[in-house]
Amino acid sequence: MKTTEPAMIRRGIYESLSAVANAFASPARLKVIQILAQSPRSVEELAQETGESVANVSQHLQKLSKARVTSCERSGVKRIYRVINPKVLQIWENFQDLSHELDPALDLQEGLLTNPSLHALEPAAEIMREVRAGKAVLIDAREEKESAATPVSGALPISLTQLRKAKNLKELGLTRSKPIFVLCRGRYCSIASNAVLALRTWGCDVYRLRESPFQLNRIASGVRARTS
Amino acid sequence: MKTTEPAMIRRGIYESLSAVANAFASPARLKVIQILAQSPRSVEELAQETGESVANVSQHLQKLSKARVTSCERSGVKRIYRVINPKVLQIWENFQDLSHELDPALDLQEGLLTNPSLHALEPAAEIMREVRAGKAVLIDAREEKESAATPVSGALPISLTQLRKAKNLKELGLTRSKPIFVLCRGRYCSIASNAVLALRTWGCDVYRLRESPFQLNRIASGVRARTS
DNA sequence: TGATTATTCAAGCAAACTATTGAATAATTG
DNA sequence: CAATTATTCAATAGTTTGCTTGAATAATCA
Repeated sequence: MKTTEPAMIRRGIYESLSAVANAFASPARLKVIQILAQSPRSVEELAQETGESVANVSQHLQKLSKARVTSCERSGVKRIYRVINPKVLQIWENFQDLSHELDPALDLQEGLLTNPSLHALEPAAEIMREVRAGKAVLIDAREEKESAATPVSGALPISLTQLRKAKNLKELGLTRSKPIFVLCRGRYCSIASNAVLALRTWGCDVYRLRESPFQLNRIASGVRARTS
Repeated sequence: MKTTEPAMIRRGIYESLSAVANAFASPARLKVIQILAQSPRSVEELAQETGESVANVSQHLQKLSKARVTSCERSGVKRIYRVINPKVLQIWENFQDLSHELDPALDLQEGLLTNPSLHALEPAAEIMREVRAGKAVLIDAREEKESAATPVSGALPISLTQLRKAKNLKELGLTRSKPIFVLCRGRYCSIASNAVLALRTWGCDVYRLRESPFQLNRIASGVRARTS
């Protein structure tokens, strides 16, 4: 059994491949990936947001980093983890898609979180086109750290916190004259839904998008390419 | 802690998502998926081709089927497993791509199996266009069962076995007048490389493709769409 | 019906994974 | 330098996997 035998080489290949898949095969790690897809974080921040212990998150991060799914850089006492490779985000989206197709229960669970009646009916590409043409307004309701780290082209960064603090629309630089769309982290995030509810109390014509910032940018660049 | 609490719902979602990822997180299961991507098989055939025991393969298949990645149908005493959902194949390809980007060692291992000097230099889309225009010939060198189950548009099904049995080119309906390209299961398969070597002994101008049948069909349909 | 074939089931064991705990490390601050 | 902060490390317990073995099942055929 030499290492140069085809069967042996193939064994090694399939082991490497499954090692990468393994990085995605834990709820805790997926939560971490989803958060890092928005903006880099320290271990402690990730622990807080995922609800896992610091040591546990640290261990998962080491697994992710070993698979090169995340990278890490020092910043004083802290270590900032991030997802560098866009293909990782792509796979993460693909996975969500596939999972929803394979397991119908996921759609129901998603519905419980985000209130589908608030979803925009037009396809995201159409909305991005309208936004680009100035016929609609797109709001990024994530916290500033995230909207700054992974901005969506054409979106105004107005966090849910800001929306709730504001006394009126004018204060936020918004008007009732155009339809408004709101984005957040993606399909399992309820920030945009809450933002829609907040804006509707002011009589806005407003809906949420389910697409993630990553997806929206891809869609937007497609729109741009087609238009140019 | 009610099930209706957002945190609880989210927990359930991430568990379902990781369960799907888990289906891909084992070398044995990936081998099975790769084979089923070519054509349906019985448990015994899969065991033989993967080099795993029948009971072991059966157990992996049950895991895959539980995740709805594979489906199963009776045929006499046998049970025929298959991959029905094209998204599964898409993810499998994406995974290979990502893994190669994350782990450079994979490229080297792939090279050991397939002899990169035999690879076609033009992009597959260009080759598919030439084939479609009748300026080049594309051969599917997989065994008949596979080329019949997942045919590649425009490809002639001439298995490596047939190629090796033949006494001359004419017998196979081939000529030296056009460049020849050979496809097989994909990047970790050496059938096409062996076919290239066989055809070169007859003086053919022949190269292999690394893309899988699934990828090639996607590329071909893109080519067709653009041309029409 | 009984024998054959293909597959699953059930039990068992070693290895790997997850999350916990408390100690160790390493950069920063007073 | 000592204290603080952020993270990792090491040891551990409880689960879950992966694979093996041998028996059980279920469809087919003589």
